[in-house]
Amino acid sequence: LGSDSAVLQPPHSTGFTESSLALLKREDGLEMVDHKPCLDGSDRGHPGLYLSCFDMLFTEDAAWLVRVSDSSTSTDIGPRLEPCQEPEQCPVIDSPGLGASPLSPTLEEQVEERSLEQVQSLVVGEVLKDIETACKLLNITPDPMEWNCGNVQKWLLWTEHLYRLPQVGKAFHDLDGKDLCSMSEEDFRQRSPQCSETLHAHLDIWKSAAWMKERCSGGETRMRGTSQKQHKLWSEADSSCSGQPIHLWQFLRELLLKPHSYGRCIRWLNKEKGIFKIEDSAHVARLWGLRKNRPAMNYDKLSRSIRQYYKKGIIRKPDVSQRLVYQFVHPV
DNA sequence: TATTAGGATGGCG
DNA sequence: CGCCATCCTAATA
Repeated sequence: LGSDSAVLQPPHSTGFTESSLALLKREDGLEMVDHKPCLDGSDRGHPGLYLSCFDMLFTEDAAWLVRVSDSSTSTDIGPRLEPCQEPEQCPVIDSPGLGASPLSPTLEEQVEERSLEQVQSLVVGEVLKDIETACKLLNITPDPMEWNCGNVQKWLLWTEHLYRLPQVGKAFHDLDGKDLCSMSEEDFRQRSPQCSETLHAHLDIWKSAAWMKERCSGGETRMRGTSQKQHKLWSEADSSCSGQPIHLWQFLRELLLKPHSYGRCIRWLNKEKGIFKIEDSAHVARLWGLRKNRPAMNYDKLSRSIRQYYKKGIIRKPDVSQRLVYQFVHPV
């Protein structure tokens, strides 16, 4: 990935606050750190790393991110000859039975997985800080669901200022936080054609932040006394929060939350209804085995565990049953 | 041939 | 005991 400038200059907005951008601009340094643990001597670039970092912040609705990634890595969007640049996304080595080769990428995957999480937690920490700053400044809570109409207006004003958007507050004057959160991007578009994308994406960041914060503080009180460390909060909120072993359904949610990294092997068919499709069963199983330290994991066994969820009411088959398609009973 | 459904069993925290 | 991981049979696409 030679032309990183495209990543730093989204088409129509800066996309992030100064501090977030500053972090982005340090990407050379991060690259070095990132490759340090890579012992196999392969020095190839790492397309998608920085974009992947934001998968947990942006949903697939954040079109500009996707667009940037497509244009900057235009060589590998062809579905046919996708070069094996990111082993975790390479489906070629998925011979389930007697493959002799899949051993080498496994270690690499773990290393990349880990360094990716490190970068993620860094970025996420910055974003969290920005949100906290904004909350203090505006005297609002971080959770958009708790906002009243006045809070919504303040947030809009702040966001307009941040992204240098035209003032569109009037179009949202009758909405409180709950209303705002329930709006799709299309709803946003109806009220503000020019700013819908940015507003919706930015609100998504806040929603994600509130969601993760709630999950962490609600689940475990151990960390409460030392509430000073945010990166801990975020980097572990989605996976190993509260030290409990991760559940399969949580793991699947994690993958679905990072479409840029895992969209090729698992993706939402209908996010609102919680319907998702496993596009590459062997790949997902391999990732699950990686996480649980079960090298012999395969889709046969993974799917058996998913089926255990039927009785528990966590995951079910959608009304129109399709192969490799499941549905969360309780969508977020 | 891959996927699906679900029974049986055993390991582990 | 809950949550898989593993193995297995039978049915289905």
